[in-house]
Amino acid sequence: MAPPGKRRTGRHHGDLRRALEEAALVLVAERGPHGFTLAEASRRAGVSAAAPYKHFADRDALLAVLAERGYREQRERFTRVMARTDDPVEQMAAFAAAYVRFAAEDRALFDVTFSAGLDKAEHPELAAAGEDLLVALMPAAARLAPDDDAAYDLLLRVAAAAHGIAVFLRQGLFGVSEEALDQTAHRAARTARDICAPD
Amino acid sequence: MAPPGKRRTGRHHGDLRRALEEAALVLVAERGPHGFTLAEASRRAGVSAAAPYKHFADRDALLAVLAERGYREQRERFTRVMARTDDPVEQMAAFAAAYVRFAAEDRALFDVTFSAGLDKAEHPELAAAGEDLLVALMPAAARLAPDDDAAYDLLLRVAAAAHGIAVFLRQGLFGVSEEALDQTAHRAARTARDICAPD
DNA sequence: TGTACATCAGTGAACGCGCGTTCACTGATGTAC
DNA sequence: TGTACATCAGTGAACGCGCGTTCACTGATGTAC
Repeated sequence: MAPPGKRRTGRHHGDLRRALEEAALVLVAERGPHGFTLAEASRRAGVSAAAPYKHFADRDALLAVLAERGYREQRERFTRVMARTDDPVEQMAAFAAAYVRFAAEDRALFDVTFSAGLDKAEHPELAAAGEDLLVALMPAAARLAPDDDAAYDLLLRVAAAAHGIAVFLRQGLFGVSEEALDQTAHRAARTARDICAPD
Repeated sequence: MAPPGKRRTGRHHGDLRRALEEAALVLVAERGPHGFTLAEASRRAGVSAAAPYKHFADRDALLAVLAERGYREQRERFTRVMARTDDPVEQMAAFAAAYVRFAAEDRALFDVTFSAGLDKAEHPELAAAGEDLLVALMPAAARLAPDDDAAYDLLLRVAAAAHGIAVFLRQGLFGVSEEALDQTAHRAARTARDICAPD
């Protein structure tokens, strides 16, 4: 077997699997998850349309791999920024801001986690990655609520607020632009504080 | 010409235009805006695949008509519930709750306004309907803010929070279910109050 | 009331397209001797 | 170090599919006389 990601000798590609994932990511960024096709991804990877089937079961399998990466990347980003403070309110604010930044800076991964329309029952690894993300966020919310239900409610409302702003940003609605990304991220943080600490 | 929506004599349909719109709406509710096809809508309206072109320029034109209906329906609903109180904070809360209810009760119209991916530059009536909706919402926000910029920021944040919860509801995320619609609508209202009146 | 006529809503066949997926294949690769 | 061989990543042709859209058409309709 060729050393992963290095050789590209003659007939064999070298690391087609990764190349397809990257091409798919660019494609999703350009056209959204629904605009992604295996055929076009193959073309961009410089490979025949049948080649992907040596690495993925079908179209959805490739999409599912990207979505899983999306969840794992989110967890990493969010836990990182939340670790920078001990104040649980500020942790939630940091999460909300990072959420908006992620949507702007990693559009494809963001879109694929939310609009790919994958059946989670058919992609257990995907469901697991989503669950892991949720678990990573709960402690901060738990410190702000008397019980688990209230914590869940709090987290849901903060995540929803951040998600809404992220979607508006991505769709250019309300004149929310990526140029004013700092301002938009701050807006999300402000809403998070309003929700967590209504004085 | 046949009286609109009545006769269905022999060859002529009677009110195919409306019938196609309704079929399209059901289709969007079932499969989302991306899953909508003119061919399937024609089939459901009991008509050949070429028939729609007597009433709509192309596929997107039909989608745009639905999206416009979506914006107008939203404006009507939101202004109605907001008129029930004079307290601007409660008006914003009512808007947020109604937003969530709309997403649950009128799924197709909700989806089509946000995920159809229509170019607004190519559908001016659509852009106008969206603008009308925004204009209807501004006064309440204006009463809660010192200037126009702050009002816009407030409205944006409340709308985003409601949108996020609506999306979670529609996608079944965070265990947000349509069964607990009242509770979910209340959540949106609560967030709106947190944003508008952080005491 | 009856008849001739223009209109135009819906037909059905056809087009080109890009898609997902399969299949038998081939030839570069790494390995065993 | 050299040679024979099994493996398997990528090929290219082919399939069936459903789509959007066009076109010349037809026959029910409303209207003018």
